[in-house]
Amino acid sequence: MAVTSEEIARRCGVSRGTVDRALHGRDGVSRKTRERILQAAEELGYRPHVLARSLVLGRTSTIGLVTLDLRNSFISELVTHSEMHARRRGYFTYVTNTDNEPEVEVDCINHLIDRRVDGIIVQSVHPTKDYARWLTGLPVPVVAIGNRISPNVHFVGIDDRGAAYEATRHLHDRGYDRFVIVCPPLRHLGSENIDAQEQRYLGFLDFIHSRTGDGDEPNVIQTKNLSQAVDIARSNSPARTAFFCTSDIFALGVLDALRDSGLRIPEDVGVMGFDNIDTLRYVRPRLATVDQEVETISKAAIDQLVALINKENVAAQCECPYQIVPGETA
Amino acid sequence: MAVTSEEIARRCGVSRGTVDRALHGRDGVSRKTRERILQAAEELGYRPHVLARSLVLGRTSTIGLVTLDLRNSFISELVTHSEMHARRRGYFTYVTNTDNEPEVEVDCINHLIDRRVDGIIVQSVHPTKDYARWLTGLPVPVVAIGNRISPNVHFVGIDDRGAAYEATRHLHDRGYDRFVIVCPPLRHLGSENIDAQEQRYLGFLDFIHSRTGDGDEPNVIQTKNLSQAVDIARSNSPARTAFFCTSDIFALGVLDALRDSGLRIPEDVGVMGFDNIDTLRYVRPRLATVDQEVETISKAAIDQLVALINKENVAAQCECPYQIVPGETA
DNA sequence: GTGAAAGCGCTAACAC
DNA sequence: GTGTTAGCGCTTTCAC
Repeated sequence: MAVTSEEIARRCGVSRGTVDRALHGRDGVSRKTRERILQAAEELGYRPHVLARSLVLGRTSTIGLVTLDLRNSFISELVTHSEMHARRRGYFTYVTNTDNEPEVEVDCINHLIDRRVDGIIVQSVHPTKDYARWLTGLPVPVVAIGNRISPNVHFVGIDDRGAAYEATRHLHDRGYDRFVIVCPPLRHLGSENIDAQEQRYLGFLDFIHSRTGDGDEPNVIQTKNLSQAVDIARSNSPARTAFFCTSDIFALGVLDALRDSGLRIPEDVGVMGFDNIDTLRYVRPRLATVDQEVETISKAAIDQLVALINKENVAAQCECPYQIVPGETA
Repeated sequence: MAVTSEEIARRCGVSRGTVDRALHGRDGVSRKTRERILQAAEELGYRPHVLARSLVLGRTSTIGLVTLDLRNSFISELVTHSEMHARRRGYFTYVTNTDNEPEVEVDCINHLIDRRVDGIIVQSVHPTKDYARWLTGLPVPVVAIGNRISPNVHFVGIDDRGAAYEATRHLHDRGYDRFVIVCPPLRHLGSENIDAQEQRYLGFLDFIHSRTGDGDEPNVIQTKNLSQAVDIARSNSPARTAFFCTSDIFALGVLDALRDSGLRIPEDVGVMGFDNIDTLRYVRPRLATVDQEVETISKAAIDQLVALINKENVAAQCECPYQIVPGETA
């Protein structure tokens, strides 16, 4: 079995209390015994029993990370940076994966609470209002990233709406004269919290309306029907159509659909993504996109959560910078 | 504070022992009191204190996963499937990330041990012999994936050498007559355990030697110098050169280097990757590669680890199937 | 300076 | 059937 503080105490002929003081550098122990104890601990390869300590301290120095899908490279980058930064702040992270399932999300959070994490960062897909109440009722602080959950739940991310507005304007500046948005089914249609997606939709609309006046029906392609892109672009020819996609993944799908259409990119058709995922490095033509500073977001989320854990006051919402990244597709 | 079993006991006018029995469906409780207890637990929203339970049971029903780099999509798929399967087997997973740093790897494993995981799956980059001894000396079972560590450490993966042999043969069958391997610095040069990479190198060599006799110096491009690919291919023209890359990532780099070279793929130059990462879905021309059945590997690793945790006998090495995937590049 | 003792919340062995 | 008790390994308070 593993070495306990008890054993060190026995070996040094002192009590466990003294061992504890020595190990934690608290005073109330003579220089000599302290050194004897530290040496014994070293020799025996003592490692404190974290579970036992947590049981008495009521904290674990761990943070739970609830993600939608690690296979999305934007998310895995987020996780990687979060973990690195958490380590720096003295926290160990537990990463979990919900696979975009609201029930699994609740499951993961419960698991993390059961493991007594000190705080949770969640990328939520959970749609209901009650959910926000449940979250704020948890015994540990929660920070949402990506999707806003409610004004009461702390959030770190970007101004998705503003970014989408600027992205669409970028397309306009590039001389496209018809705009189509490619996005998943939105909240009123679906069962998931896809607030970020929705904000991007609204930002797109903002720009469209700023040009043509209110009330225009926007051109929308659902992500299930990417092949429509070709017909839509053709029907507009010789004018130029631009597709604003609310995620790089969708944009890659659109590029794929256009590939054998005979339509030229960016001459006939423009395409813009969102997120600037790592995969784009390997895709040609280079996709225009919106970069979220994943490192900044990760760091901000961890810092905010740690502050909450320490019961410091922090702003409820934290918006990080983003950047329009022109490419060969727009 | 959270509800304890003590509180349920008080509320039901019984002892904690009885509550425990009822909660765990063990007998020694009358039907009536059991129901009363379960109901109270339900009403109070009782959740057992996992840490306290683990402290006494000596197990946590958790598995630690030590990965090299979540941003590699092969790895994130591995993690995703492992987590799903572990959940099915009743285990919670802790995912950690070493960023390819041997010291961080040790750090992660120590953290997991401290958290009292019941077993560890590790994708190792640690090179030294002592390391295997350290691993096998840990208080919990360890299963290596991807890189073999030593014959004493359980392993799940594929026959990298055989797969590389077949991949090279595939290139040969496609009519290429000069073969170049693209790989990272190998063990004798480097400080990391990249056994899988090395096996692939050997498999490549096996094929080369089987054709031309022993002792030929193989053509090697280090992953730092991918741009050499163009010169090498040109110098061989009009004969046809094929690049066998020990990872899809490298292959994508080669494609990139070749892109503006004027060399035609696959007519003048062939390229083959390894791993069949998800990213390939979005890359054109479609990369020929070797598919590792990531789901099979994940499942096998979890099953093997769980078996070890339960002290069942299992084979030390488990080789999963792989498949040559022809593409537009070879 | 150091030791003794209580307690974190749970489980398990043994009484009754 | 049910209660009591000891103990997992640690921290902390209070004596001495």
